[in-house]
Amino acid sequence: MTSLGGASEERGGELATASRIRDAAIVRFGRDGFRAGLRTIAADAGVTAGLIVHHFGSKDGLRRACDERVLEFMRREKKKALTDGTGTMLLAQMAQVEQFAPMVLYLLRSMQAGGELAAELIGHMISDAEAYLSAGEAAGVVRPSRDRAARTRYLAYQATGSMLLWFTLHGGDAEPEKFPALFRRYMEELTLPALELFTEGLLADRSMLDEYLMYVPDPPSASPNAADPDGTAS
Amino acid sequence: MTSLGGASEERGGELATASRIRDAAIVRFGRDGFRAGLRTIAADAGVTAGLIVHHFGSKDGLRRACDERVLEFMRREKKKALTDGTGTMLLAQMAQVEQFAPMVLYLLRSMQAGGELAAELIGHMISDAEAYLSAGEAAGVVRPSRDRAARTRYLAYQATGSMLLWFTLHGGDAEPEKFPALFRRYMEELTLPALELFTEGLLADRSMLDEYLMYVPDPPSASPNAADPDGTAS
DNA sequence: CGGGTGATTGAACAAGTGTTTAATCTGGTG
DNA sequence: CACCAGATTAAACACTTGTTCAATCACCCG
Repeated sequence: MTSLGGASEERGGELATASRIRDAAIVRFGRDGFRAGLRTIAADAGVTAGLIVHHFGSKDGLRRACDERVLEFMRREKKKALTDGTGTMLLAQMAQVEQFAPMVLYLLRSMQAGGELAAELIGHMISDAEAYLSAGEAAGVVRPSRDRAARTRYLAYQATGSMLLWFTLHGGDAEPEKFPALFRRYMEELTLPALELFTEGLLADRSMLDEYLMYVPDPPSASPNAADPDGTAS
Repeated sequence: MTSLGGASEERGGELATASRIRDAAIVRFGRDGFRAGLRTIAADAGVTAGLIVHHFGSKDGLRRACDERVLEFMRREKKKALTDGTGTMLLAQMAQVEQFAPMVLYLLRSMQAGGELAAELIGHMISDAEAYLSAGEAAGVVRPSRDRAARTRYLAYQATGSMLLWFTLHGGDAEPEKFPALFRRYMEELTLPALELFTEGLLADRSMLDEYLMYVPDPPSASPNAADPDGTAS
């Protein structure tokens, strides 16, 4: 089994049991979703169900540990590849490395299920896009928007959501070996239409936009709000 | 409880039991997801769990019946509003009608879970977009693409996926009363950035697109394939 | 009215779930 | 060595799940 461990968690060449359980859980949750049973995970890790709750308190505790691990991993990996690309690109790169594929799969399952990790992740995506778009705007390669925050959220939701849906439909089996290839294919299918849309747009004239701007003339209204993942209160 | 029944399924003013069960299941599945138990649905419909399997054979049979019902409903409703708008717009309209909101919620749950209905639905979305884009192209309001099929799929996945993700994060509670308002807010947040992107694009110059076209010079390659929901074999 | 057919129920079943508990094993410390 | 704390296990527990079964109920046809 691939070791998802970073450092300071192994002892004498073999991982500490708790970490081994957690990593097995990430793999199994990624493959089967969160309805996977404790006994299955225990068998994967070569232990008993009781031991899992001994170490993590409950199944939810185990899930929290997985969340934290994946999140920490995301942060670490983001620093390494901060220079290039949006969040989707980052995920795509990571999914190529076979060792990291389980993490990405786990992330997809989390967004499929909703919850805190998902909210935090979309928050990351949005702030990544924010930085990326701002830099591009300053450099003159990205056109300014009438409502920058809204556009940022829009783009982040589009990119993340379409990826999630695509994998929900095409990767339902979710064998982790095929996963890197799937991800590559998704990116290949995506690139041309995305680039086309981003450079040339879709509509031939401005009438629709102008009509809307006439009808609703308050784009960048209120809104600095930090409670929600994307700054939009309910 | 609101009656989701069309016609020819009621008898003497009250719905036939099987239909009542099915409709209750649609509401409950939409609210709680497919992990909802048979007994809960039975209680909602005022019957016993055993009766459900007596009528539908199994829980999966019940789900199939719900799928079929929602699909038939979609087809019927699509004919009525064929003139205007893409698939997302259609869903938005339907979600406004309180009577139809449970159906839309059920659809979202289906796409969240994957499976046949989800595949068929994204197929609808794609063929809708195909018709809509072709008409627009012929009328000169939509720019042509280097790979029309790919762009169609791309746009359908973007629209559907971002909607799905948005509701997964913001509508996790999923109280069906608040649902129409949620949907309206989603559309409001979406409209300006979408129109902007569609008419003006995102990038200021063509360099990225041209570089890509230089690097990969075979856009509309093979591909008529009907096995997959979106014409892309695995 | 008699009888049969389908609707409907309540209870039981078997399998699965997360969790608890008591016992055992193991390793380090006094 | 004695001893204790933590790791680990196997079994049991309480609960939910989908499904089955036998019995009852209601109604229509002859």
